[in-house]
Amino acid sequence: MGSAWKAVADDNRRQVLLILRDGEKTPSEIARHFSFTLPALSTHLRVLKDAGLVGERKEGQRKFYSVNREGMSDIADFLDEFWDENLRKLKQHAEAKERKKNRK
Amino acid sequence: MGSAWKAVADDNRRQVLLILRDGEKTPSEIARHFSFTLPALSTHLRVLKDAGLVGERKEGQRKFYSVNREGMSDIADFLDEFWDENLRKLKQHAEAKERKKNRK
DNA sequence: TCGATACTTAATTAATTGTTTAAATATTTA
DNA sequence: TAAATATTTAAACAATTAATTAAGTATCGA
Repeated sequence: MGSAWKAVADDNRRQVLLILRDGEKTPSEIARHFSFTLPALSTHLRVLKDAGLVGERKEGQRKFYSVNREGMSDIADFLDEFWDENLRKLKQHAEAKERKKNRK
Repeated sequence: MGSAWKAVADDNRRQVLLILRDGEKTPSEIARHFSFTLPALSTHLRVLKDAGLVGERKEGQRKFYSVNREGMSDIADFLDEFWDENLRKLKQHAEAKERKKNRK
């Protein structure tokens, strides 16, 4: 599993995610939005999938890719650390509680 | 100006931001948390600054770095694109359910 | 002024990344 | 079965990146 951070660091990959936002699409459909080749897109999709940011579904010879929003949770969590001190404390408290529970 | 996305793609640089979260610190203070050298940290700080993610303040021979939360707005905005969409889909789902109920 | 301290810049190197073209795999259709 | 379509994998290459050691700049204190 690759990191979501590295996956979204690339401009083209973020663009892919935005394109998929409205619904699943095949590689060739996605590739129309870009100037690079299909194999290049294929590797981008692989990176996004390894990062858990997209899912795939095969239907015959075509493959449909879709956004996996849960894959963005690491990024969202990081931002939350800076969003609000109170939120951060609440979260720490919840996590401490969780650890306590798991220790039982 | 470098991109905030590339700046935060690096594990060490994200760690630097977390270290600075509680208040400004000098390079040597920050460097204590890492195993790499001070020059390496210096270049990380430069990348973070070029991305607008940290600010610096010079005081004598020391330099104080601090988090610049506004620098994270690009990243937050991107995530919002998917958050809103999620809300929309939830709403659509609820509406579909409602229609189903009314059909009975 | 001299030496220590704090930090940055430069030169070098190894590793990673994004791209291309060509070949491979899988599925559909004639 | 053969040709066409959709996608991925492989090989090669240029560009970028993160690290190290060594040298440079600026400030402080004896």
